[in-house]
Amino acid sequence: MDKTYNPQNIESDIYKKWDDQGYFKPSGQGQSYSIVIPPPNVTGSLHMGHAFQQTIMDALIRYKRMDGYNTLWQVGTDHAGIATQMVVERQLEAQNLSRKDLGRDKFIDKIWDWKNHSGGTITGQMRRLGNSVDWQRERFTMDKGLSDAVMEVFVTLYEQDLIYRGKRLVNWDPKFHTAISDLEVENKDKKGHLWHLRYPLEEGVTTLDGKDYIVVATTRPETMLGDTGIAVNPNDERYQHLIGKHVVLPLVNRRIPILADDHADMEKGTGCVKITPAHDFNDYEVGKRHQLPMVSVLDANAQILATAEVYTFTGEPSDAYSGELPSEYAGMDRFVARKAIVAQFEAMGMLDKIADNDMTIPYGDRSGVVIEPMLTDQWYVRVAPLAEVATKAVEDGEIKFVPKQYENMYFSWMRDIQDWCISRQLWWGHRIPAWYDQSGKVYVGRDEAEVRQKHGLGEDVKLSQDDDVLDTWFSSALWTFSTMGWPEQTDDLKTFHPTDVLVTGFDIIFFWVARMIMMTMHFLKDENGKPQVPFKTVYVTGLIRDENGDKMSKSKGNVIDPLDMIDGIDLETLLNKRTGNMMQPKIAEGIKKRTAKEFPDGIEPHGTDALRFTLTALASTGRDINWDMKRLEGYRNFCNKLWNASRYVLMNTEEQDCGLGGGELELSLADKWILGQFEQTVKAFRDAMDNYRFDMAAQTIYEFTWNQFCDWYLELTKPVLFKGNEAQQRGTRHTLVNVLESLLRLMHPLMPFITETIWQRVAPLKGVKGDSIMVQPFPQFDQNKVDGDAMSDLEWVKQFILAVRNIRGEMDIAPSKPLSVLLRNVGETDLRRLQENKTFLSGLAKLEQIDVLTDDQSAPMSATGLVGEMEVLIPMAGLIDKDAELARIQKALDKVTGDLQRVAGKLSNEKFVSKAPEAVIAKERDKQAELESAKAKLEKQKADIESL
RNA sequence: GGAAGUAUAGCUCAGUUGGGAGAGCAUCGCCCUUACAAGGCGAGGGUCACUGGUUCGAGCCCAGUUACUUCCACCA
Repeated sequence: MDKTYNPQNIESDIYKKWDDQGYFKPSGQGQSYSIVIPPPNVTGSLHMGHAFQQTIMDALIRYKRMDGYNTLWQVGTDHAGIATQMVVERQLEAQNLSRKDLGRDKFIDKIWDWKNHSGGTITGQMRRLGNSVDWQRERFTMDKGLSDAVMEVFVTLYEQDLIYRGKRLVNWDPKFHTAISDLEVENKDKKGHLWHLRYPLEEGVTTLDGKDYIVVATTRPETMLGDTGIAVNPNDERYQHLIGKHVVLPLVNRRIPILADDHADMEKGTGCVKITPAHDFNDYEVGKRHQLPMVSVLDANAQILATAEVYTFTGEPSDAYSGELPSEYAGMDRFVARKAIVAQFEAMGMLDKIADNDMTIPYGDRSGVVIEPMLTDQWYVRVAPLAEVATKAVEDGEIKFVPKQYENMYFSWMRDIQDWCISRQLWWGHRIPAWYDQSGKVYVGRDEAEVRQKHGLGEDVKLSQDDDVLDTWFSSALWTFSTMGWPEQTDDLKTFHPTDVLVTGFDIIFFWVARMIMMTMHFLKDENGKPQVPFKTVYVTGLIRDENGDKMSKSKGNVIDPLDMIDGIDLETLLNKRTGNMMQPKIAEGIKKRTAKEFPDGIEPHGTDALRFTLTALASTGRDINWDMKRLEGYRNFCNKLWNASRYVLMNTEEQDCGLGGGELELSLADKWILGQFEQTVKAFRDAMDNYRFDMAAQTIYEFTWNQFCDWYLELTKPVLFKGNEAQQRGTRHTLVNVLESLLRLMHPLMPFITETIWQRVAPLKGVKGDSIMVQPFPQFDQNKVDGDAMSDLEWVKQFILAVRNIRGEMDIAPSKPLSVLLRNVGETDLRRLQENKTFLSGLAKLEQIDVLTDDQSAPMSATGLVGEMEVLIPMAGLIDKDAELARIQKALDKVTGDLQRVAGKLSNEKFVSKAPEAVIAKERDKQAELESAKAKLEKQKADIESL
């Protein structure tokens, strides 16, 4: 083995071997355990968040697989409608082409090309992370099977009247020319203005103060072209007499009513609100209440129409108004029109005033442009009935969220859930299975033939399919069961559904988790006809942020590619990667600066195992993670530590008698101790994993490996291996191999590559046959292997050694300098432990002589340490400075005195003694006795030295 | 406006029925001791955000305050 851990050398071939051997497939044996991966965007690449979640999933799956479960980790990718279409459109743009130039079919072909070309990126990354997913079951949301499932669900919901089509006000994205759901809208706080506009009253009507106009306040003057009413509060005395009267809408000369509605707030603006049902969600509701016509004045680009479209309040075309608009605004962008219209009002002397206004503006989360409420025909899922069942499942504990507080978030959203707009005016996605005849009548079916047959439509009836596609999340909502072959009743569904745990980020609880629960429970039933949940537990991870706690994003240039953590990257390549496609050179410059400052020498390779271990160790519940390179380095060092510890074990065991041949085995105290320690580690690790406390699982392993196994046990084996007799050596070699082999199995779920590599060499020494660690049994806790006496005896040995080391350290005595020690106040147990462990003591504390003082023997002037009641004396002559030792004693004395004061204070408090539990009081008494004894000894030592 | 989360060592964070304030990194001292300098040994460092309450006892429970973060809603 190399002297230094070198991850590149070991990771490359291992994954392929595992996959080739079929170890990732379900074993077909044992209780089933399944996880579906949240499907990443097929054309995307993995970021740290993916690596984080997938590491957790893989750790769980490997743990359960080794523990005898029939495990399935279902893998696949998502077609990610908008995101993917956007990328390909941008490529076309570079060639001065638009998707319309290509036409629908050709454009979709192009996307498939791109998918086939770039689709391997993400799966390649997943392989590098060591994910033990079953690649043979890999699915894509637009596969035939999954598309059939989508179709089936759509048609069924339509037949159940849970899907409907209607002209509603939707969030329109003027850049992508599509409707988006409420969830895809991102609200941002902006400074804006409130324009006060004068609307003339109809003839013969005046305000209370005699004006022939009223003033409305609006943040969106350009939509006034679509006003169909003015609302005032029914209790507003200023305007009572105007209710039922009309104003004449400036610029378009439309006569529109003044009406009473609670929506109008007397405190806000002027108390008069213009109502534009076709371009504002509140106004839409007001319009419906008062049956106002809706006048749509914007086109798909959010530019002013030449002629407005007029609808009744139910969305039917209407001739209530002419639709005629001032020609000068036609084709004008909404924001340009805003200025123009304000200017026009001003010119007419009808602009009352402009006030500053803090407001929240809706943006498309993908496009980044301001969303426009628009009247369009869209498809909706009526979610209320589905939500009811889905809410109950969480209330009843059928589905548990970890951490639990996310259940509140889920409930609050589900409680007033809005119908889900599922149609998108995109080309990339599942086309809506609806056809229209020439009169516009809609028919829904699995395909055109079915529609014709079902509705008796002959060949003479021309049908055209709906142009729209479904929201990406519609197909992802079916993921747990569509990937397992539904609507067929497959064995996989029987075996692996419901899945056990879903590992995902809180940001998609509404987008995905909630909708999965709704859809799955509606379509899947268990053998008793009871709705089946998609998963029993939702483990919600935090977000991985950059070192400053900022969200990682391409535009900020702080994204970290997990592969760069694994393989390393030089600065120049990293800079190019982060700024490669930047449009704005200014931003790129800033990113370059920050990146160069953060990684002046690029990034060193750390290996997959170090990355995985870091992510695991950081996975404490309900908290975002600020990425810290230092942590990664630390855990890379941990890998190196394990590597070198293993080298030590192999050096001392390979080609030597480890007891396989059956010779006599004598276990040392250290052997017994480490075996017991290991058992306790197994218990702690399993508990942590079973409770999704991955941070604690990692911590447990780290602590055992470094602080127990390496720092103590390996050192304790040296005296035996170098000086022990044959049976002792055999016993220790046996234990070394035994513990290391078991430890590797324990660590494997977190660090698959390094453990496999080392295991291949260690397993034969233990007589274990098997091709791979990943299909070996997972360690089980066995209380019988914990030897209580050995644990306390070795604790004494450690205390002894620490006492000597402390004096060495504080007195700057070189570790290489052999020392003689005297022991005073040696009890019976001390004496036994001393006799049994002299080699350990002299070996680890580097002692050349240990003598026990009898009561009548006096000691030379010494530095002293305490091991319980026993005193360890190191004669000072020629070694130790008097003042230094006095200072050291004083420090110890101060600490003991302080502790003692606290304990004594407690015990002298009558209330404590009378009210605290017996056990607590006893513990304090013991502590007091110990401290008093220690204090007395320290004081005597101090006096002795002072008297010198 | 409603709700949730967070606040502990210089930094990043653990601390699960209330009874010893901890880890890693960083810092300081000594050491190339035959697994490991990506190391070993030793040491220093905290008014647990603030105020009050419950309790014999509070980092932990309760009430309030402040700061930061997030989600939802509203915004003429």
